[in-house]
Amino acid sequence: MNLTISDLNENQRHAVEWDEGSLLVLAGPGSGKTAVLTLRIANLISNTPQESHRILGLTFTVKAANEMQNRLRNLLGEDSRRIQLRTFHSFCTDILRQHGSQLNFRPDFEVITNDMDRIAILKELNDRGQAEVDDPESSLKQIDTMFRHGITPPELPKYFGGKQNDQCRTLQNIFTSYTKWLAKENQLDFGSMLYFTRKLLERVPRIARQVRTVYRYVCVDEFQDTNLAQYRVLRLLCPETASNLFVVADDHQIIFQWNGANPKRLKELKSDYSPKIVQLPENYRCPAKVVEMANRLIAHNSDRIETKKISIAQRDNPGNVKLKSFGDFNEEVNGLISEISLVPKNRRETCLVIARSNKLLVQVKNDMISAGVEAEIVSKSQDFSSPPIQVMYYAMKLANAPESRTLLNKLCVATGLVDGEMLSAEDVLAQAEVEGVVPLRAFFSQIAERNTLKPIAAQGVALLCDSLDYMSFAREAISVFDALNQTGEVGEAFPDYGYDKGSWERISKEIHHMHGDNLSLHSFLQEMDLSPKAKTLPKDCVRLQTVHTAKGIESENVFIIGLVEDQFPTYLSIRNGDSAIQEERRNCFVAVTRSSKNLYLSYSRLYFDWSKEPSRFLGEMGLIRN
DNA sequence: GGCGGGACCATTTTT
DNA sequence: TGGTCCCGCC
Repeated sequence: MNLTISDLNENQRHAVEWDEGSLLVLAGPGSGKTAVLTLRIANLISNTPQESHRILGLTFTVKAANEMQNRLRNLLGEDSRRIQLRTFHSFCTDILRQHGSQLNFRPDFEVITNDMDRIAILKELNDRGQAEVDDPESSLKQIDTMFRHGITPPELPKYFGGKQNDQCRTLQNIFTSYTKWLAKENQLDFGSMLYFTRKLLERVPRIARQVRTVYRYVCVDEFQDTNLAQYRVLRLLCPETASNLFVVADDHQIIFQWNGANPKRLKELKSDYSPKIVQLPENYRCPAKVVEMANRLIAHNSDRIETKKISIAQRDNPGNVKLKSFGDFNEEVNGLISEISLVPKNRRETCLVIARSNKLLVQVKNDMISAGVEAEIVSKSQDFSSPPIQVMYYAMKLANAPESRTLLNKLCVATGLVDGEMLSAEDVLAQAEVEGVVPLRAFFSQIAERNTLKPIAAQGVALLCDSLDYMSFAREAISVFDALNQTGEVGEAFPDYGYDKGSWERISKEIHHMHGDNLSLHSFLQEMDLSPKAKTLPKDCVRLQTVHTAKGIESENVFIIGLVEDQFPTYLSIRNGDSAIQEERRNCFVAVTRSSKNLYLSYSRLYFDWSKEPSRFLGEMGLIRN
């Protein structure tokens, strides 16, 4: 949907032409909210010719930031330089790169994306006697809870019944030791980026003022997903009631409560800013029948904004809603497969199967593959998993953080997986010591003696160690691995190599698009670590997604399976009571509103030998009698 | 052969 | 919170 101002309806135009002060755009599904946000930014830029006026756009996903960036480049050309479109996390790394020295961070800090590495830190702290960590996994969860809710150690007793008991003291100590470790080692994880940014802006008001002077206007996409840590940072960017804060939100799509999102946040926003409110109830995506179902469903939630308008269908789109029931889950999957088989093969990418949990999708995938229907579970991973890309990437990371023992270990393990020969980090370190060089040089000299990886060694020394020309190094490494990967005529030596190479190339391109071509190695690595490495799907492939990953996308043929009590809503939400059920209801709302044409819903009586009742949501949507 | 009790399984994952 | 199966025991 690439709208221009003349295509907008009255409500949309009102939002786009918003000038100063705070505005809350309450937008339903399919209401063109991204287009509105994009055009509003474009409009501001055209109407404020002063170069110094800059705009900050904050999103949650890299994908959303990239999409908006591309649209704005098309609309504005050169002027789009005045806009910084960032995810919350990427914005925080910007701030910490520029001003983190106040907290003893250097700009070349390393981003930790892996929980295993974080657990290793906690174990290390325990071994050194710097913190008492009996159960690193659960301590990590507690640390993340504190990060998400922006809880600082002094605030912690409040959450332990007002008392500073032993448990509370232990956690305070673990949290403090952990964050101190990060600063000392020049490392950041996702949660600490927000934590340290807030700390910095609070502790050094001069920096906060400077950031506010640069960004006169702040826009936030999908505001309903903001957790308290993010909101606190936002408050520091826009402390005044009259700040130029432009926020787009849908309170019916809060489905990340477990990550700290909360219906309360919108109420907080209203009381902190008293924003003017513009509603976009028009739904240009779903057929009228689906809009009616979704409205009936969400009416059962009490946690809504009372004045929020219900969605109004705009498409004269008959669509088709179908509900099917089966004896057990196997039959349900077979029913789904025969339904999808009706869609011609070259239209299969219009098929989106949604379930509440991955477990159901796994069986769907297996059964579809057996039936000759191409299908893939759409999921993202944070790290590269194929050894060749790991060798390339860890070498780059080691060039950035030469003393990191963790990275050297990872590099050696990945190298061993590529050519089947062990490589010991101790040997590399010993050689580095003797020759008085950094471990990365010693590493390259060791692989120079191996048959398969020899060509990488020379390139590595010249392009990484000598000149930090990391993009050339990556290109050379990939061409070596390409040759290595073709073992037979069509054979692949490394199963995930193609996927990882694809994500690598796509993400590199996006990063250079967003940040320019002369990006320093550390900034590039930081952005790369912040980008999820999604698999690229083959053509004619049915997409299988959970409700959460399907948020924000739409599809012509949507199939929702497993609509029974204990699955959707989940067993735990039923046990946890009303507010959990309301979140499940929003999950269901999100699921059905993905459909732009046909919607197929199904349930069965038996799942893995457990008998289940049809979901209450089917009744609430008026599809069955309760 | 009939019984009581335990095991089974425990969601979602923007960065 | 469920239904069912299996084991051990009397």
